Amino acid sequence: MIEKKSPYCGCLLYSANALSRVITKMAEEEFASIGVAPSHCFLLMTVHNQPGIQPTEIAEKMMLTPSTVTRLMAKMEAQRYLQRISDGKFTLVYPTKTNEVYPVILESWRNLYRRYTAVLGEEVARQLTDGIYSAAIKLEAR
Amino acid sequence: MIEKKSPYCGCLLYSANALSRVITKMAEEEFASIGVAPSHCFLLMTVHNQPGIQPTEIAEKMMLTPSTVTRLMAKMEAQRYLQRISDGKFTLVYPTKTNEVYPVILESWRNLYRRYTAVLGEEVARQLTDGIYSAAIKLEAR
DNA sequence: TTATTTAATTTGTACATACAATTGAAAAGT
DNA sequence: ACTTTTCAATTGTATGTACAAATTAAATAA
Repeated sequence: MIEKKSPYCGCLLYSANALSRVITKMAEEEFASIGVAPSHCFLLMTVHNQPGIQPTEIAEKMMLTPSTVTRLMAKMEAQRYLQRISDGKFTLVYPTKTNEVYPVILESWRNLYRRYTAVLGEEVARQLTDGIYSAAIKLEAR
Repeated sequence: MIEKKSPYCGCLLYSANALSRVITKMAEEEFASIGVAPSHCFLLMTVHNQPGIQPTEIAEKMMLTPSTVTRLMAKMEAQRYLQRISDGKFTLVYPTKTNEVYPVILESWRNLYRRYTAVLGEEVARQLTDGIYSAAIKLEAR
């Protein structure tokens, strides 16, 4: 069977972007029941696991810029999922009603994992994820 | 040496998005000299290699939605890099001044490749790219 | 102690991307 | 021949993300 391949499939930029879009779409479907987008769920998990965490640290953990974290937080605060408390030049972030949603987020997250491992195979998925992550870390350090 | 790992690094969604952002940033730096963003460069290459191609096929090759392709084309048409010609319900896309930029695009693209293979190692990069691409294809087919 | 520098956070703005709805044209059914 | 269905492309709108600039507060230097 001949696979029709993209002319760009040898390019890491192209492939990484393609995978990112596909997996993000799957995640959106999975997290849709909660009514919270995947990135916001990562934020909620982060804050839930470390109440009082500061935006800079959230940004590091999520590998996003602080400004992006500010936008994500603003949205979740508007929906009463968390609260920001000013402390001098710092901001402390606390979860509010995450006890309700947290289990649902975990469940959706597990479902997502099951879905892609069902397609890719658990071991393959694990190794791929690992390879992707370590590449991201290495390339980020430039 | 202890690696500080993200709590989410076992998640394909998280890792794929992180890599996508990092490699996209590198690409933007590399393509900055041309003044054309990476996605637009893929578009120009696609049209250059297949003059008269239609948006739907471009979308397939680039793994993007047709609406996104319309936006990308509009921008490049405004900058006189290509031209759209209506043909019934179809649209035919032709390159205009790509002869000038095409070699520069190829050069930037090669530079990008060199940069990330220098960090990751050529063989590792190749296998990673391959794994990512085939995962994207499999997951897209759902 | 006051002035300067550094650092955390937020805001203004812009961009790539997608979905849903729309337009317009070809194809198929009657 | 006319109607209905399908399909390509585009437009309106929304979202996640980032950069540069602005703000505010802490830390350091004078």
